[in-house]
Amino acid sequence: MGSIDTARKRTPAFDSKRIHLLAAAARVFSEEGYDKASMRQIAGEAQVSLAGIYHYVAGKEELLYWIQFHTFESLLRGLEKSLEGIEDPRQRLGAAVGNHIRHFGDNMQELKVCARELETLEGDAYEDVRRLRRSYFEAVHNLVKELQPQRGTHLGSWLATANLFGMLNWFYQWYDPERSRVSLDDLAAQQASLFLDGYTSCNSIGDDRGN
Amino acid sequence: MGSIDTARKRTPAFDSKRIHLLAAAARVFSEEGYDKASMRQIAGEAQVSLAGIYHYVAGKEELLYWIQFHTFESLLRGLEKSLEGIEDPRQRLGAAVGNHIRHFGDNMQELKVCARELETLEGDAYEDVRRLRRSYFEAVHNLVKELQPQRGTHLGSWLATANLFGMLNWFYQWYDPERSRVSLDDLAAQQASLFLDGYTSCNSIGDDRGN
DNA sequence: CCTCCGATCGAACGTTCGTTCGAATTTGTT
DNA sequence: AACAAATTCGAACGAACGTTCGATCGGAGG
Repeated sequence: MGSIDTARKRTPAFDSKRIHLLAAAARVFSEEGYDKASMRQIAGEAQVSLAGIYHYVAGKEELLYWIQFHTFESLLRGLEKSLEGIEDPRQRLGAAVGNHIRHFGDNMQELKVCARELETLEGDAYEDVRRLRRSYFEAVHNLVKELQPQRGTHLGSWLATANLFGMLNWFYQWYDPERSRVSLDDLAAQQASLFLDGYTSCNSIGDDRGN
Repeated sequence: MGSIDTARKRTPAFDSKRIHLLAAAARVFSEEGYDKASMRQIAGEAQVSLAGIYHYVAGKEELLYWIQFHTFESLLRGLEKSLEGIEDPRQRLGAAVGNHIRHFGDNMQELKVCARELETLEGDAYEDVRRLRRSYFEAVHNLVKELQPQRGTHLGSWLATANLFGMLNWFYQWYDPERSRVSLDDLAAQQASLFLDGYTSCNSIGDDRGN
């Protein structure tokens, strides 16, 4: 179904080294951008020869494909888990934001690559990731709809969700884990509060600068 | 002062053709991304030979530099004009959002290039644009501070401003002028309302899908 | 008419890119 | 120990990149 062959060599050692390679590629992609990043840089980061990369993936595009595929799958799985047992619509949306920010903290480079290179892949690989991405968007969109089950219009909730993703996907542009004195949980709570109630009635945090 | 020579040839015809070239470059950059875009594509888009480009700019980096410089300067000038005569802090912030979105509508490719290629330039050219960008951010940040002159903390207003820019800078990812049945003014009003009062009490728009 | 100078371009340069290939090396199994 | 398969890598390929250079064009001033 997918555009890229997924079931080939299947020893645990092979998979493990491929994951290691994908992590190295994510670091280089997030630092340089996909187009500027070179396979030679990735080989250096992964401590493998240039030609050695092609034993684990078919090419540069497939590196990006797997990074994005795994990341969006993990976001979706985490979202479902985060919503378990929570009924209140406001808390459910807060859990979704918390899940996204937690993933960001654990896989910063991968999330950055997903946000920045949304339109980089082409053909079937693009459609594959796009399907996953749409599922994630729709899942969050449904949570937004639940906030105003009767009053809200479809367009209104759709626009609000798009802007929520704007906040989430722009995160990597200003968040610096080295400098921030605010925990990711607090930042997620602030973002959820800003989206739900606006800045005017938004709970603020301590007084240290984040950046 | 700037890193790039600005006062050279100065006939009106020369300046006009350079502006035409910069517009063509912005179209190609916004479509392909800076790194993937080639000088040959830009030459084709501008209807000039490849070598002809170098009569108007020193190289590829300078194309991006001028695009970003002019765009941020225009954003800043427009912001000052938009605030004239407006006293109410909420209306002032709404005017700032409106100014940004209006600029987006008038110079879609340039705004996209500014949002996407924020970390592309290097050295003095990067610092030049960064200064302008900081000025724009601080101007909006001050408007946000005015919303809660006594209660808000510096960090709280800074984080809110960063998230506001997330909404604004992510705009190009989902807004499609061909499909949208909502005017840019309405979208700007919705974004300002979302930031000020949150989704719960956010005024919604009509019922047509934007995308 | 001739001269000069900005404007324009075809052709080429050196570099870097993603990818390939065949040989060498390591690993796992009898 | 001996063989097969998996893994690794140096070297090279063709293509595309940004940039340069010298020649040509075209209009304004003497």
